[in-house]
Amino acid sequence: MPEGHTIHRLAADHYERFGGRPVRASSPQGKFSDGAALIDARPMTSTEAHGKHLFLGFDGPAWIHIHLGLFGKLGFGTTPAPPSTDTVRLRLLGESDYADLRGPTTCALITDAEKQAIHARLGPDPLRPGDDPDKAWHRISRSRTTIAALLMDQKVVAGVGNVYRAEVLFRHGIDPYRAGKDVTRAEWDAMWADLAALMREGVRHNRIDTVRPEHTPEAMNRAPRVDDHGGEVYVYRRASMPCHLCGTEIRTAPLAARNLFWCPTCQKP
DNA sequence: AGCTCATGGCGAG
DNA sequence: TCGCCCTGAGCTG
Repeated sequence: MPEGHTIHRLAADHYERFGGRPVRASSPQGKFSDGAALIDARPMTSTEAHGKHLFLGFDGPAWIHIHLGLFGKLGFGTTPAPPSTDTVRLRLLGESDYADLRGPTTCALITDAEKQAIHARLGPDPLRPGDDPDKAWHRISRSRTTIAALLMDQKVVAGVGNVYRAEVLFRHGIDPYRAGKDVTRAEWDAMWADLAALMREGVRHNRIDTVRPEHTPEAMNRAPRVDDHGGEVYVYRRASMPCHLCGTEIRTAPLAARNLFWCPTCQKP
């Protein structure tokens, strides 16, 4: 269950395990048999992430385009690989490592032109060096849509998901229902810089931690978070629990089919 | 065994 | 805005 940091990490992990060498490809589940057959035994030449999209590049040239969606998972292991189960969409096998892909929204073989078209419809990604926050600002600053919805729109910003959107809005004291056009330039610049820093830490540790050092469980003498997403956060999935800063109960409400979390005191309209 | 929920996104209406 | 697609864990009986 990934946000952009997971995908950038996966791009690096794939290159580390398979890069520059021939890879065996198969689709035990069968839904990607044709694509796997075309890639099989070719060298992996590069890997790349843009937002939540993963691209594995092969000699040919050709790309495997992967989007994990809400349920997709990639798992690595060392050879010998165990017999694959019937939910494995794609298995990559190298000399010493294998990778199993399950449950993705997308796993398809695409051309370089098709890859370019995907980049073109995605917004700037805080984790891609050189990506331009002004492109996002152009959309945000003229939109009546809430900032919470805009942050989830991959055409506006690529890679932010439900956890980072809730947490970055909290860290900047911004009410999630504020219209994009009412966000100031300074606020957006600060949020972009913060997202880049938080997501880089996310890549490094392979989990989402957003709590500042002075607010950690150790610093504040409270119990550490125990939750299946793993990280220390201010508001995500903390509905009805006290805000770490002011004690107000964290609120939750559906927004664009996802659960939004915020502190009504720290995030004033 | 069946339900609900989860860090997403698409197309129909 | 809704329904649908993908999987698995953690409940409930």
